[in-house]
Amino acid sequence: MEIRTRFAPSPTGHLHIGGLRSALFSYLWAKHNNGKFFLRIEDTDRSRYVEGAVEGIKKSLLWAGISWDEDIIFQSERLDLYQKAANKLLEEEKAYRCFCSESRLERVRKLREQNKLPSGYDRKCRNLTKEEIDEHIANGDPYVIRLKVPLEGETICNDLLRGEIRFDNSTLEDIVLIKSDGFPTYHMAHVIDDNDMKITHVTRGEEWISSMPVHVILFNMFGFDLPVYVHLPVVLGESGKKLSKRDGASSVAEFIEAGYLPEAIINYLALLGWSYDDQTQIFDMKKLIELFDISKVSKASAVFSYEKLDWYNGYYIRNLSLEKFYEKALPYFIKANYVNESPTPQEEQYIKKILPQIQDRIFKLSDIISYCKFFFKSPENYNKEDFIDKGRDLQRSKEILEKVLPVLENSEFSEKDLEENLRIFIEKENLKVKDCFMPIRVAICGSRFSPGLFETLSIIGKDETIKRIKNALSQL
RNA sequence: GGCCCAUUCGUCUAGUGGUUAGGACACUAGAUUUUCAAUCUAGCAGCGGGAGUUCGAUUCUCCCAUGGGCUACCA
Repeated sequence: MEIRTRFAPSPTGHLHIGGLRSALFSYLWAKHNNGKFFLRIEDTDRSRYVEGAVEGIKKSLLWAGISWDEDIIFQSERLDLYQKAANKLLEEEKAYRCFCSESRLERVRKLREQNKLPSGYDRKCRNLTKEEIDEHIANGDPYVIRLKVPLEGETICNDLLRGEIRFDNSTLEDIVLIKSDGFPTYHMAHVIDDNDMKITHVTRGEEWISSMPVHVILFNMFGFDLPVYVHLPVVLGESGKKLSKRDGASSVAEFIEAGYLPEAIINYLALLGWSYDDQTQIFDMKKLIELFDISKVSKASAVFSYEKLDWYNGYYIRNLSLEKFYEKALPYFIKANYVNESPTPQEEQYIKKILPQIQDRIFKLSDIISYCKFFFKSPENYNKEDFIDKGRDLQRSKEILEKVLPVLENSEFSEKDLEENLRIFIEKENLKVKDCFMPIRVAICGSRFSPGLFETLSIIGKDETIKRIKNALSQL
């Protein structure tokens, strides 16, 4: 049997990183089995619809390397399908029209809450007479269609990860199938669509576990084969609540913007709630497809670790070829205004000299902006303390910088040449290496941290180096 | 309140009726070193609690605790 899975977001905003993980797991399971993966847009709540959300979701998925088979399905284009199915249930008396107003529903809810009864609808319309129904319809009263859930017995559900889950039917509700605007609710659309699309594995967030019994009841009423349900654990923030903006980036778009590589995100997400063995940490998409097993997904929700993601991202940045790194990094140089939209060949060469120096020092591409500043702009204000170390005060640093100037002026500024000259200087002056290099570093970079000194000086060049040291001297 | 789900180092996880409970991130120390990184080495750290089953439970059962979800004409 062909394995068919789907990702079914509602277009209410950006794709959440947890959503991407759900999509990934579904996608991997389908592809692992040479099956198909679909994208279905659950746009049945017109009030929450966000313009452009569908485009954003598509973009994020594609960026991550997740593509779908066949055309995207929009639920809003299939209303007749749901309506027909609902009418069938109506005819068979497995569902009923409910004419209760929203205000009455609210009153009922409040009352039941006060009396500490299980909340929910009181089933007022469940047993309306034919005459009453006809009268309401004749009056043009709006109505929803509700499911007549069995009042007794139990519904046994199965979740691939958790096994059997039993629900007492008396705790179930007559959920709404079709809203008064004619749109289906999630419950209805899920059953009709996943059956229609021949979905074999329904993957969704674990918040759906509680409504699984009514879904099972619906599948049975329609005589459809039950899919395998896989309720995926939630991605949490440090607080233990679902990951949100409060925790940091939470939408895929934000991660893209911050300069995370798709390889890192995919690798990290795959291992958030799933593992192949007790050793392997590095997986690319191909490997994941080969090895992924959905039955080994963890049951417990997982806390999202930005730190570990950063480690993965650093790892994948370090593994980039110069060409690839340049391609990915360029937008950040542009964004920081270090170069223009279309860099000259000279600028490209300059950036390509910088990149290897920062490659194992940054965690995300947006770090480029702050990390590379001194390659393009002379430090403006120095922090005098940066020139001071144990055994070397400001005055001493100044002396050393003054003395090293002629050495630099007579250097060719290749890395090799700089190193030779500076080492000779150190020996001649009987200096500690650090006491010579640190003041230069701070004068050039405006910071105590930088890439290798010779590499940095060589990239910046003689004129600029001299200029910056003189400028520093004038400020000290 | 009702119903449901979950629980191994700080975090993500592996694992078994008898293991020195394994790995990764983070952290600490060391090596390297011109700083910061990267890299390498070492170290720290865990089975939520209580009963029961058993010769023996982290592992099986029950109870509790804690965390989470649902309880909409939202998904």
